[in-house]
Amino acid sequence: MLSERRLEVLRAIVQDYVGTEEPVGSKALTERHSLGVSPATVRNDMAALEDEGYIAQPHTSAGRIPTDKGYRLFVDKLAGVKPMTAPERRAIQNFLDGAVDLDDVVGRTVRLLAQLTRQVAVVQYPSLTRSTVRHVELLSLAPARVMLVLITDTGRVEQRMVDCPAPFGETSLADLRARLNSRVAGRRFADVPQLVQDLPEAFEAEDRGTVSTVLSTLLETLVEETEERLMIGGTANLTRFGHDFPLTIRPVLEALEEQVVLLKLLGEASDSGMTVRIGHENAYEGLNSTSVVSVGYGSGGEAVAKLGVVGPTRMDYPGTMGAVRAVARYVGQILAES
Amino acid sequence: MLSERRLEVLRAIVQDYVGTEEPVGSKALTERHSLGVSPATVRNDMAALEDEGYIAQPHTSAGRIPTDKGYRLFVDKLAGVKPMTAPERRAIQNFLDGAVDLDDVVGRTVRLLAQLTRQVAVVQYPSLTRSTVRHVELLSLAPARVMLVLITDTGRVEQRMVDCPAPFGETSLADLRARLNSRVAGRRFADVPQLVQDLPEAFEAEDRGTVSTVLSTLLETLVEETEERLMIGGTANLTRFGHDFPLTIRPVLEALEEQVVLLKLLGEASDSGMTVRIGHENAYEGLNSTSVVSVGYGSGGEAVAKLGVVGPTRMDYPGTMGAVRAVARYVGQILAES
DNA sequence: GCTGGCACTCGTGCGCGCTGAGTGCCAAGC
DNA sequence: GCTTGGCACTCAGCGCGCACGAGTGCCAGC
Repeated sequence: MLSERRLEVLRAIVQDYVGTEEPVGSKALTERHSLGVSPATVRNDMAALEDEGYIAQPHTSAGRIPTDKGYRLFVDKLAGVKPMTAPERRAIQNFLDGAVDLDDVVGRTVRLLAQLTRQVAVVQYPSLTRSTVRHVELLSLAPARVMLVLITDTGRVEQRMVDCPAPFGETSLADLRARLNSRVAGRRFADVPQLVQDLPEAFEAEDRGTVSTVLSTLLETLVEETEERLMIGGTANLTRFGHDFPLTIRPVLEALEEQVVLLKLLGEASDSGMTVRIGHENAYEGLNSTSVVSVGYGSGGEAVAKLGVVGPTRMDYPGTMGAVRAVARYVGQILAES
Repeated sequence: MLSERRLEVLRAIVQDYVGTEEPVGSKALTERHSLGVSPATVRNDMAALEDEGYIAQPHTSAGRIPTDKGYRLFVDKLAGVKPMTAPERRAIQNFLDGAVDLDDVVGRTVRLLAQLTRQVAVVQYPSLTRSTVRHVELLSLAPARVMLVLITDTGRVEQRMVDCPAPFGETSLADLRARLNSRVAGRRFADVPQLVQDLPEAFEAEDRGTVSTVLSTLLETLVEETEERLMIGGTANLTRFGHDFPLTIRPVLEALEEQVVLLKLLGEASDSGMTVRIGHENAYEGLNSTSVVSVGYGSGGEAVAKLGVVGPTRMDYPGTMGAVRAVARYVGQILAES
């Protein structure tokens, strides 16, 4: 186990390195933090920390920088979450309050998060899986063509075209619309398949084919759209990275374009609390020199989707975590209201 | 007026510079192109081209690089549009054919364009302004709450909540729905305001307030959504720029995040033909070292939106223009079919 | 166990000279 | 009059050597 002072040294190293972006040496450390010991002592502690793998030297005779393991310890034991100040909280609320629809909420959230953390922000659209159906609408566009519109309680709207095997009259359509809504309105997505299972039986033989087609399109929509969308922003902040950056920034931009990668990334994070993935803890190789801070958010108490930021491992963890948590909280509120 | 050969020299300079990314000198030019004259002659021509402002030297005793004006001349007079090969055309069609809805079409288009040109792709969603109404749907969510869903011929769906001044019965709602659709279905957006103007008069006094509210929300949607959305992709290609790049890439990423800037950019371009904006011709400062190649696309013969790519001024104009044109053509087809 | 001292390492910055691609100009040739 | 070969000149880039200094590990003494 590391002594109290060594932990303190680690904390000081992380803080200084995050601030200066330069390897930090023993002398500089004692000057900037009142550790109460001499540089020589700090050197010994540093040697110990290095043996344990918490810090490393880029080359002999340079200062130390934290390793992923070092950041891990820092985040777990040494750093709290820095709460937002009152004016910051007000600003967040003001900024989010003007949103008119779901797209707007997500868009504003991304911009806000990117601005607050000065990093790349990722916001997942509220998931359909955990949502409930508000309404299903069927529109006849042509005798054998129906448009299916699904409206969720999170304000999301999905539409699909259905080509019917046989012409489908307006009355049958109205009938189906009414029956469908009475069964699924207010219900969770997961429950829908069961609830509509026997619906074709209530119809005339000639209409059953069409009803089945419509229903299977509906179920498809539910499944397909579980494959969720997300929005990213603040990519310009990547330029603040190192000065080495073609190599650093490239794979990150590539990862950000692959929604699949990002969704997987968010998916792996814990559903409830805040998750911090540091450097190599990220499964995707391109993100091995970045950290991802994410948290679930949702209307009501329950998380329906996640949001977070992607930044260099050398980031201000307490501040970033504070911002992420605060934004998630307010977005949840906004969604609950609408 | 420049002599034939000088134009040829300019063309050679542009081609070589685009290929090598290095200033091109007189000797190298004569070696790589059979101009039929000696380096000394080329030097004289280069001096003339420089006097006219078509090329410049980064520093004394270096080769020449084209200026914005040089690229302009190249694009206008010297370069054609390089048509796609048959396999490329097939690949484009295959790639776009699998799309299931509008989002998917736009998403695929962006990825395709980014891949083909190896640059940043920008695709505007088909505009509502020039579209026609396919259907308007009204759903009663609560006694005094109506959801308005607007479906366009381009497959776009917009929804708005309407808080009614008074409770609104199902029969009135059905009535309004029917009247509304019979008037506006198939009509152009621009014509809608006139067409619904006198609609409240057809209703009982108690419902008129609500009808007016619904109608004004509809009109708002038409106007608001003229403010269009777009999708971008291929930002990772920015890393292929120069080696100087923090300075180059930063403002470009910032510009790409500002949808307003991009929309303005596309908006300035010609509605019909292909537009190429080179370097400083772009009004937005951050894009002064990039060129934008854009073109309108649409279902039917008519352009309803634009798409294009953003890349370094030093780009392969004929190839890029060919790819942009081909993609626009196929997207138009896809939209027309759906 | 902490501290000051000391020798050592090594990345960084600076100055220097060389090299070579490229230029402008000029006088001669077609 | 345009084209050409020749020639002197320029200058970015590269490699080299050197001094500087921040930082380290180790050790003897408190």
